[in-house]
Parts: sequence; C-alpha cells; structure tokens
Amino acid sequence: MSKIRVRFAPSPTGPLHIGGARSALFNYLFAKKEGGDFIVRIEDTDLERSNRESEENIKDSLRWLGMDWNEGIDVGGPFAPYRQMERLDTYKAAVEQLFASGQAYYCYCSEAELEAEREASLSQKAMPIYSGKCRNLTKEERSAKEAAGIKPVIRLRVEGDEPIIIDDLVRGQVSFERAGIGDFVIVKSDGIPVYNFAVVVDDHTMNISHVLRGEEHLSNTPRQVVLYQALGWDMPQFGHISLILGKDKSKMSKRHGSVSVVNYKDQGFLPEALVNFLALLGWAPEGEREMFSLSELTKEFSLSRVSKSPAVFDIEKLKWLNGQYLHNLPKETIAEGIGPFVKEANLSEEQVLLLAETLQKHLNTFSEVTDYLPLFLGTENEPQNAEAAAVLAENTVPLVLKAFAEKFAKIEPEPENIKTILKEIRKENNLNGAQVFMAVRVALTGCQHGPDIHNLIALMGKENVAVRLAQTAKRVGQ
RNA sequence: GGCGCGUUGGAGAAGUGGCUGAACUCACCAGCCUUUCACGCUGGCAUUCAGGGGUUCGAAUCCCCUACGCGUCACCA
Repeated sequence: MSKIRVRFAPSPTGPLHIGGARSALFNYLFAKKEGGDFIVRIEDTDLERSNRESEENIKDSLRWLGMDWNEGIDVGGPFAPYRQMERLDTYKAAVEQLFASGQAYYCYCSEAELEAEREASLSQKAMPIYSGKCRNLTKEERSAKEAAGIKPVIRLRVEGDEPIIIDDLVRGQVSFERAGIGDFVIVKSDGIPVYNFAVVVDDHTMNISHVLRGEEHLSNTPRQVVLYQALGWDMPQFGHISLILGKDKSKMSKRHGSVSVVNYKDQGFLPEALVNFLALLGWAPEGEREMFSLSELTKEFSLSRVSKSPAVFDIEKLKWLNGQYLHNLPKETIAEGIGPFVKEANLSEEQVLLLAETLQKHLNTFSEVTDYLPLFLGTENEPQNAEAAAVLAENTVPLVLKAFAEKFAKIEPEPENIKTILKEIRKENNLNGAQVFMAVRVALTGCQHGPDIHNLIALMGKENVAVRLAQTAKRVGQ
C-alpha cells in the first residue's frame, strides 16, 4: 500500500477559522498517527476574495497551534508549487485530456440566461440543473459566438444514470443520483479552473491518499467523483467530518462570536488548550481521559472514533480546559501571559509576578485578569450584595479593622507580614478565622469571595488600603 | 423544493443488539479539606436515548414512518 498523504487546502479568503483549524488538525493527526505526510496547499482560484494576508494568517495560526507540515507553501516539496494559481498549466493539461475524450465542451450561455433557467426549474420545484444547451454546438455556431466576443466557460459532460456511491470514511456509504449533477463548469470564462476541478487535479497529481474535510463538502463530492471517472484516475478515500455548530445549533459563524484562531490567541487562550479542545470536537478518545498534548493526540487519534453527528462549540468547556492548562503553568509564564492585559495599570515587574501567583488558580484565560484588577486598583469597595453588607454589620468588625489599621501602618505591605498581623489579631482578640478574614476582605474589597487576601492587600499598597478602610468606616457609620 | 446528513441529561459527549438497570466532562447542589477565599477531593444529578410502529428471547443500538434541526444546490471555496 502506498504512503498516506493528506492535505489541508484552505482558501486564503480570511483568517483561519476554527472549523478549518479542526480540519487541519484531524488531517495532521491522521498523518502523524499513520506515519504519513501532511501537506498544506492554498486554493486561491477565487481571485476576488483571495489575498496574501489571509495566507500569512493561516500559516501563523497553524504554527501557533503547533502543526507543522511536511510539504506545501513555505516549506516546498516534490510537488511544488503548492498554490493553485501557480499550477495553471497542470489544469490545462487535464482540460485538454477531457476535450480529447469528448467529455468537455465550451458553453456560451450568459449569466442572465442561466439565471432564468434556474428560476424556471426552481419554480417547478425541480433541482436547478444546466440544460446542456451548448453541448452540441456546431463549429459555425461557436465561431459566431466567439466573433461576438463571448468568453466561454468549459463544462463537463455528465451522462448516464448509475448512482454515484461514496464510501465515506466517517459516514459510510452515501449515494447520489448522477442526474442530479448536470454539466457543471470546470473552467471559468477567465480561464481559471473552478474549485471542484482544481482539487481533483491537485489531489491526484500530489498523490493524496485521503481527503478529510468538512461536511459542507459532502455534496460537492459527487462532482469530484465524476471528474475522477472522466479522467480515468483512482480516487482518494474521502472522509467528511461533521460541522462545528454554535450554541444555537447552526453552523458556527461570526455571529456566534470569535471564529478565527487569532481571536482566541488574542483573548489569551493557550494553543495547547485550543488544540486539545478542537480534537474533542467530533472525535472522542478511547478512555476517560480528555486532556492530551498534541503529540499524545497523535498517538490516540483514530478515524474510527470520529463521530457523524455535528459537534457543538461549547465555549465554557474551552475555558475550563484552558484553565486546566493555565493552572499548571509556572508563575513567570502567567505573568508574561497577563502582561498585555495589565499594561494600562502600570504595575511593576514584581507586582505582575505577585498578581500572576495570586490569580493562577482563578484564571481560565489570561484576559480574565482584567476582571480582578478593580480588587486592588482604584478604590471601589462598596459591598457587592446584602450578604457582604451583613458581614460588615458583625459586632467584632470595628475591633478587627481598628487593630488591622494600626498594625498595618507599622509594616511593609508584603504578603508574609500581612499574614503575620492577621494571625496576631486573631490570637489577641480570641477570634476565629472567618471573623478576621471576612471582615478584612469585605471591608477592603466589598466581596466575600476572591483571591488570596494577603496578596491582594500587598497589591493594594499602603495608601490604597488606608483609603478603602476610611471609606468602609464611613459607610458603616463609625 | 430536490439532494445529503443528523437527533442520547441544563450543556458537551461515550455507547452500533445482552458485561450500560446509559461512561466521562462542564454547570449545578450537598459534604470534606482549608484560620478567610480559592484550588482540590468525595457524593448527588437521564426509571431513559426526538415521537410512533416493526424485527428479536433481548434495541439507545437493526428496519420503516413522522417530526424537528442543519448542510448543500454558483463562472465561491
């Protein structure tokens, strides 16, 4: 059996989408698992929408996620070039072959004509299929059209009525009626091949063995099968991965929020977590474990455990997963990660480090750090709710706060020192932990829940603590 | 509308004829740990697999019908 060769073939019409990243990942994992090659090819035949920035973004995103490719753009390879617009000659050869065997023909129909035909069949509740009007034009008719300056498209002659059966790796046997396809366009009037044609030629000439892609391509597949048959080529194996859905169960798109990989990067997600999460979208590991590094996934992955039903993108789960990875990072790395989000606050390096340590177990993403900033920046400390207000109403509170203010004035505001004075207050007044800690916590932050209070106080600094204490004193009417 | 695919708890999702009297995870609730908070740990959480029929000794798992959801029908990929 020949070598496994798979490819990820995005069109550079925007930043790498979550769905694209998942397709790329499954291809990557399959290739690595089977000892095959992973190829990245760019499908840029849509001149209107393709652009280089998108291509750069796609490459960056793939690399950020940790997927490298054996062949393709940037790295080159034996089947270069890997950009469709640079492979026009290859398509031309295939078109010639199709003309030679009488399976392709020029079509001069105008868009308006086609549109009218389409509407007519639609109104009769039939499938819009090209009529085949230009199938048998004579030489004279053709030269007349050419003389009139009409640029033709090239269509494939699709005849017969045997059903088209696809043995899909994930969906099993799927069959389509040949009559439902019609003579479709393979080369546009500007001479550029259409997607369905270019993929077939590329996949064949690049020896692609397995085509793993999103389910939205399933209904394209019969056209490609017909093309393989017309060209007399062996087909790769197809596998259509179910779609990724948003919360409302429709295909994930912009209106579901962030859809491109860079968005997640910018929000402070870790590539390890995103890869792990993406792998779980439509694929399930064998055991109960669900945290896997990319290289572990490479060993665990198997096409037989890819599911047919669509996967819903659950952002909460992603956050949780990201948190799992985040919690295990050294505090220096966390400090680096939260850096961009605390820039405004002008914290010193030590403060950022202390903040990182303090929030480590609280953060699910780096960007969440901003939620915690008001706890020690600014002076907002009004009790958050009735329960918090009730804490301040305890009769031991004035005593605790007074003692705290006095002792705090005499120390350097460092976590260890703060720990010491709080312990002293507890002992000297014979109070329990909650009485001291809750009083101080609510008095200073207005919240009953939150990160380690010693660190928080240290981050506030002397002046801020004094202000907050005074505000609370005023509020409770002392 | 045609064609195609899917439908398991509040959410994600295992499970393709008996070991599932439906894993695991998120969320939620209870308890433990913790001098506070959090992390962590333990337990609880679908008499049931969209609905209806059928096949079978036995069905979430196979077949049929209905409903619903989604995808796709371009000189876009």
